[in-house]
Amino acid sequence: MVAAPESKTDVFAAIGHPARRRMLDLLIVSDQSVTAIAGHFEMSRPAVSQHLRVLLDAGLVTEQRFGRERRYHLEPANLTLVREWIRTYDQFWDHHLQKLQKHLAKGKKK
Amino acid sequence: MVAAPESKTDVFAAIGHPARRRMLDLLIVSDQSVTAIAGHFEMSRPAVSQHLRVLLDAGLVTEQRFGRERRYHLEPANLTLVREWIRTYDQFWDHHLQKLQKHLAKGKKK
DNA sequence: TTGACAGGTAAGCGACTGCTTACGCATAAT
DNA sequence: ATTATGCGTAAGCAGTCGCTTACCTGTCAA
Repeated sequence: MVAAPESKTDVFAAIGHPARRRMLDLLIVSDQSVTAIAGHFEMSRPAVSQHLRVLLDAGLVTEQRFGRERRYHLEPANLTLVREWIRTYDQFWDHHLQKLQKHLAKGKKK
Repeated sequence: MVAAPESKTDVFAAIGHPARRRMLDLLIVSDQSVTAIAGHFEMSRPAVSQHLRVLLDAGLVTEQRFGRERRYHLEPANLTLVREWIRTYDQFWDHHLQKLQKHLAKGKKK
């Protein structure tokens, strides 16, 4: 598998903070500079920087320098880990529904 | 806003801890008592209890009493929040792939 | 050059996490 | 009625998180 070497931080932990999720959401629309991102939040710009660092360490974003700006870019590939983990539960859910259905089909018993 | 009333804790934060994810994974197989779950971990049983509490507050598990036991049961419905959040990124990913494909198609002479 | 702007990093601090041990309270077994 | 078992809760504590302010470097503009 693709054991991403850039994942110094747990992806699950990275998306555990609502502010970081919102940052990712912002980056869906377009790449954005730090100050642009910070414009959407109440917290200070350094705080935003620190959150972006976490996302960077988790491999969820990349940064690219443009002059004195740094554009942050969404890198959703590493979300695959989460996707796959969730998928396990889809199967459980389906299985559960199947059992329920069988149970209902059978049952007039009480 | 739309949040289920049993969600006192952020589901994303709840699955942010690896131990809690492993607990959910265990519960896929079957409902289990606290001591049974604790058997799979190095930490103390109260620590496990506390993790289970977080999962309970997030609505990811339910508990059912059997005599002096408490069986914890997986409740994957609340994972839907995560699933849906992730799905947004699937679309972004698809879009990204489409662009990549076009790009590759152009350079296909070789 | 001087200044303004973009943004990372350090230091400090209160709040929260995650763990432990000690305890309490049911329920089951004897 | 004791004793043992299952498990939650309280208290305490070290470590981490999330935020702030202060500072620093690097780039653009005049």
